[in-house]
Amino acid sequence: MTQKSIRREVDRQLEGMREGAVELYGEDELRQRLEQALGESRPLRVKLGMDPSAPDLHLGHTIVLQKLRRLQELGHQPIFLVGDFTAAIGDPSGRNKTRPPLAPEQIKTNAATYVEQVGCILDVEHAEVRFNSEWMERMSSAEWVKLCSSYTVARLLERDDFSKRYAAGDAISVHEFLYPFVQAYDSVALRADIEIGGTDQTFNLLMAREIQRDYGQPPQAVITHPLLVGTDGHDKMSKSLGNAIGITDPPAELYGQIMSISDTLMLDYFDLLGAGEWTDLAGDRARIGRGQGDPLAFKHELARRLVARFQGATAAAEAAEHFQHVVQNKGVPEDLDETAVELGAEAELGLLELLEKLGLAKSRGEARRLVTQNAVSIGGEGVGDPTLRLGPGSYLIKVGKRRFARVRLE
RNA sequence: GGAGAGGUACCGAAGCGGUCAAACGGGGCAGACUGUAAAUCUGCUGGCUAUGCCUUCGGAGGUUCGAAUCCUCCCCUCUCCA
Repeated sequence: MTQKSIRREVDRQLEGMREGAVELYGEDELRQRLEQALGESRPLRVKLGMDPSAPDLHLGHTIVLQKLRRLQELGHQPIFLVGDFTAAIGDPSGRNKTRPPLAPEQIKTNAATYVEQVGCILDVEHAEVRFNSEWMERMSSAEWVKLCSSYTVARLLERDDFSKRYAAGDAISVHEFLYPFVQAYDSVALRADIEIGGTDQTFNLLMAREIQRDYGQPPQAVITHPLLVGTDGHDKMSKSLGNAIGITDPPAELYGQIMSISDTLMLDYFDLLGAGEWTDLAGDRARIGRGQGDPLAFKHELARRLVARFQGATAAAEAAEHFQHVVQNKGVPEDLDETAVELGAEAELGLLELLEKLGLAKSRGEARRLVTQNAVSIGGEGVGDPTLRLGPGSYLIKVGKRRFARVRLE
């Protein structure tokens, strides 16, 4: 490559790296490093770390994963780092309280599903998948002390979440201070050239630059991305806040969840999850942003494409059909399996007990509440009597708008 | 080490000897309205073999006919001082 074509390629790459990003830190150094790497036909090492703090990935995770894939497509070496060690500390980022520690087995099983699920976005065959316990578990106390000596308490307290908690008089455990050190050291261990993450990670990501310098490495460039807001419409998507949409949820569920977000949120989701890729929808998006167009149709399209992205076109088509049939036309799902329930000597079963047995209610108290509030129907007939008892036979039970069960009592 | 303030249901927060399964707000669920939107309004929101019973107000004991409320010890958090 000539000097000139390298320059052009560097510009093209930087543009790709900035796509969808909020901020790119260390751009000048990155430019130099890119030039050099391209000259030597050597890929840059791009780190993305995630703590296996929940069993499933959600839509929010996919923003940075897509970005990692994008960088992979630009010819760089993606490194997916599973923070199995950091998960045991608990990332204090954006938190207003200490995270409860995770059991080691839980971390292990979560890590396994993460790697598997990442595979539906990233080409994991050609990615480097690492676990930070690999180096953290071997770190000696002396090394720990050395690592911690390279940053000051005052600077840690500059962090918004820490300073807020400190000012509010809330507890901050010392181990929470350790978290950014480990994340930073990961970059040293992996010799990262670039690290990507959400804006909530800004502090951790930038701290890595300083730690890398301390360890005699050139500091990584940092690319931050917007956070996806959860289904509640205001907090960032997170499993522990209960506002997450999991990418491995059953397709109908995934589709339904996307359909029930607000219109405002829908635009947000489109911008963050699809804008770069689904340019054919840009016109529709703009119209809806101006209060024109058909938001429902657009949402259907968004839901369909997202389900297709994670679970394939067939699943997406089925989910769309299911939604139309069951939800929009208030139909009954066709693929409903019949559960057989044995009647005892009594030859009948209380409705409340049945609802609980079928998992349609968490307790009988909840079942009672649902029945008295007219949320339950049997074979299309509303029932309001919590003392109802059912004899042998087949029943189609519906609870709320979307929960169904077909039972045979025998 | 010293002084003080606290720990209440999913979360925040009242209650400070009986009428407390515990006000109020948020969240959640359901109903109405809709585009299964959003917003709004209404109801419910510990469990059960259910006009009663069981478990719950940091933990363990104790006082009392009776405790979330009083006493003792313990654990945890915060603030100020050293």
